[in-house]
Amino acid sequence: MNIEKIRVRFAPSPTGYIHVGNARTALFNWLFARQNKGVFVLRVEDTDVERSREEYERRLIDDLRWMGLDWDEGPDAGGNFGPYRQSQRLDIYQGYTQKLLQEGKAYYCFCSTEQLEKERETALAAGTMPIYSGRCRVLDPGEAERRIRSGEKAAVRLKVPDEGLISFDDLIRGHLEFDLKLIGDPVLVRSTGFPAYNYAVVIDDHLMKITHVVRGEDHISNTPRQILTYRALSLEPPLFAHLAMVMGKDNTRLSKRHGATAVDQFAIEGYLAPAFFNYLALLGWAPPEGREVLEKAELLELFDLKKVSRSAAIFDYEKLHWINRQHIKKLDPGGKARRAFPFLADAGLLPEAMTEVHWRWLEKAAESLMEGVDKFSELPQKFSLLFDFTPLALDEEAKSILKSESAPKVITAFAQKLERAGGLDYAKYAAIIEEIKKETGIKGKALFHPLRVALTARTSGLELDKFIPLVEEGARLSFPRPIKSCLERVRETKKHLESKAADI
RNA sequence: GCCCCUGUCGUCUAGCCAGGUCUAGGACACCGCCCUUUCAAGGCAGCAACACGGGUUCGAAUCCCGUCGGGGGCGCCA
Repeated sequence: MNIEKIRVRFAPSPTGYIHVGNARTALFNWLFARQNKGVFVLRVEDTDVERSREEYERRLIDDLRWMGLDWDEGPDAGGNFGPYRQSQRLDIYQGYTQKLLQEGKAYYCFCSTEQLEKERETALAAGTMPIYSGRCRVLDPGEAERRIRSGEKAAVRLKVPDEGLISFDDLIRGHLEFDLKLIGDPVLVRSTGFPAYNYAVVIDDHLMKITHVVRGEDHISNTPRQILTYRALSLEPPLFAHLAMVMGKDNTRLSKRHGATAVDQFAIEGYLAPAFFNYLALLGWAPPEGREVLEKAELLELFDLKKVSRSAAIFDYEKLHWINRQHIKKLDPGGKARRAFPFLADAGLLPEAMTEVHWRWLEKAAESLMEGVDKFSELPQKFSLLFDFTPLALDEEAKSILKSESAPKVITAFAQKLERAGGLDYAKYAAIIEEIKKETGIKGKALFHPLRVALTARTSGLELDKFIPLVEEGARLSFPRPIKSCLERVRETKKHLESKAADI
């Protein structure tokens, strides 16, 4: 095959939301096209009128874009080989069908669905592969033509040789062979006049000058049928590469039960698109150097379609989370704040109208609080450290810290000094800590644990020297849910300690 | 049932094609230690796999055969 310019396509059917398996197929196609300076085509396979919906096509395009993919030709992008929706190409298929019929390479099939279904069941019961009997193949073409003209409905089937072997060389799997005895005459055109999948792909891939078909392994057994169709039309088939499936944790087909599987869910839950992209590339492929956290450009350089694994991969959220954390870490403070904002605003923690000061505060807060976050949907929970302060709802560990011997001394001393100091900043805080150490002789955990509980009402969270400025600055800003200053917090804790000393 | 694909740590994988350098490498997760006023992050170490059985060979994760497991297909779905 003489390939001048590599052209690949992603050809989803708009019958539902795009899931990770398809997304990975799209990604590999894109990577392969872009690294070879080729063309990436998006083709919508909407020949299943019952299930195809326009809404799904829009969502599909949105999801693909979110992932960071783009295409040179497609229903929205145009191109010289359109239209890119199969439902708009019906007349094109018809031309080819006529040709096949005239040349005697295809024939009308008048069998009813019930009839076929019965035959299939019989075959299955007999323990053989259900193959179309070829009953209508022997019909006189003139007679068939008359029946059609008189208004009878019929499908069109391809004549498949009864004997022989058909083979092709898969880019990933190598040489594959199939026995023609086990391939029945496939339906090319349904009695509704709509082309069947196996037929439309062949014509479209040819007309769109596709050089490499990269798709899921569920299409392996379709490939011989398609090659047969290419032959009947005297066309040269493209090269094929069949990708292994993506499975769920329990090694069954990925479904909702495994967590998010539709691509838009990953956006909603707050995964970074480049991280999602990165992780998907790692499903069935490994970078040669072993460094796995990679940007798009690096992936483009390193990816190798021929090195893609032949066995199915299990989608692992743990690893996705790790990849996502690594990508979050690479973001600058502004970037972190921008990404965090929608999640925090939706949770009612941030005002819709953010001032410049708000943004600067958010940048600082995000820098500290986004560490170790798997996905942004965890952010409201993380930020509640700043926004929620309820000394009434302490857990057991916090209570026991307050009950310790040093706690009342530390908190009382801290409260007194804080009252006198007014506000608090890092320098004042450090000075106060020093004074308390000197006056009480308490230091280390005995000093910091009670302070942490007094200020945050929790036993874990940020380092206090990061926490204090955030809270103090935050207290001066207006938020839908105001942030309490350190002074307010200590006062409340103290009051709580005194009033309910017995039962904390 | 029949056909096809596939089988290395729990998971993603390197190695397999061109058999020895593999006491099987890396990453996630897990466990431990260090760092640290907590958590996290970071650093260091550890646990952990050639599905099984036969061959071929001086030698097999690598080649051959079989078994078993997993997946896909067998549609007028795509």
